[in-house]
Amino acid sequence: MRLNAQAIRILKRNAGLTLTQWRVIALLAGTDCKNSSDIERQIGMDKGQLSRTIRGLADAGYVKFKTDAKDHRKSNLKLTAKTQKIYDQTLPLMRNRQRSLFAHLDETEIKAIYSALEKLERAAQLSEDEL
Amino acid sequence: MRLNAQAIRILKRNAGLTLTQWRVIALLAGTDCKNSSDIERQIGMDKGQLSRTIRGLADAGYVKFKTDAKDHRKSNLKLTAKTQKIYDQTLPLMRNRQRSLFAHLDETEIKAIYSALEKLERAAQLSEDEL
DNA sequence: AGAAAAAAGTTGACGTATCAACTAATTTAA
DNA sequence: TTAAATTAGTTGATACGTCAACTTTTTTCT
Repeated sequence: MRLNAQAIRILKRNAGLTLTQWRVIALLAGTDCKNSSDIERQIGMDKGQLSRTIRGLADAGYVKFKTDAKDHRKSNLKLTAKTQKIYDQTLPLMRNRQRSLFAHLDETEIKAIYSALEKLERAAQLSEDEL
Repeated sequence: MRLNAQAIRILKRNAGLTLTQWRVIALLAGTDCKNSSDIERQIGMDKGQLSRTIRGLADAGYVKFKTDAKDHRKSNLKLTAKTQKIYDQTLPLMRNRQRSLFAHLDETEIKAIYSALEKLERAAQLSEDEL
């Protein structure tokens, strides 16, 4: 979407990250998500794309893998120090952008959007199930 | 988006078309769009993707090219007979889906969505321009 | 008329979204 | 406890969205 254009630019210029990479990093930094499945559950991202994104981050030295000791299917992820730094520097920029976007909407509009989108999702789900 | 999942399925099953192909065909069938630029202006689709979509349609025998006699840069597009048929059969299915999706929303919600999305677009545009 | 600008399309590159098939490890349940 | 089902993650395929560089043809401007 065009709505993402500025976010993409901020990330590219200030952090050298793609939007997907940012989202993964933000979850690792800001929530208790530790591995791919946690992230998948948190934001419903496709696990295939997730796998590739994480590998990309690892190859570029943004995160480190460590196979879970108790469950050898899982690998726990950790941000490297440089990545934590990037995150700390970039988060405010992203928050500002978010704020300035939504600043133009009043409360009722925001609520209406969320509620309507939810309903649409549900309706889509329903008609999916009919197939 | 997940919202498109059903549309994609309908098109694939009933018409063997992708969503993009459908949109192009629908414009050629239902508006006075004649060439790539017309379509681009109508739905703001990227001209690169448009070019490839149209070539795909042509290769599969859905549309026919004819270089414009007055402007050799343009090529006018025409649906083949079979495509017109597919369109006529598929349009009602797509309309029904549209209706059943929006049936769950009341007028105010629909208006709120559109207005809010417009504002978001404008806000995004504004902050773009600041760069 | 001739140079410069703009418009129509094409092509390449990259990022994102979704689906499906697959391996390996773990959990469950007979 | 062993077979079956689940779960974690990987890999391949396809579609879609956006940006940029480029060619060819037409328009505009002087």
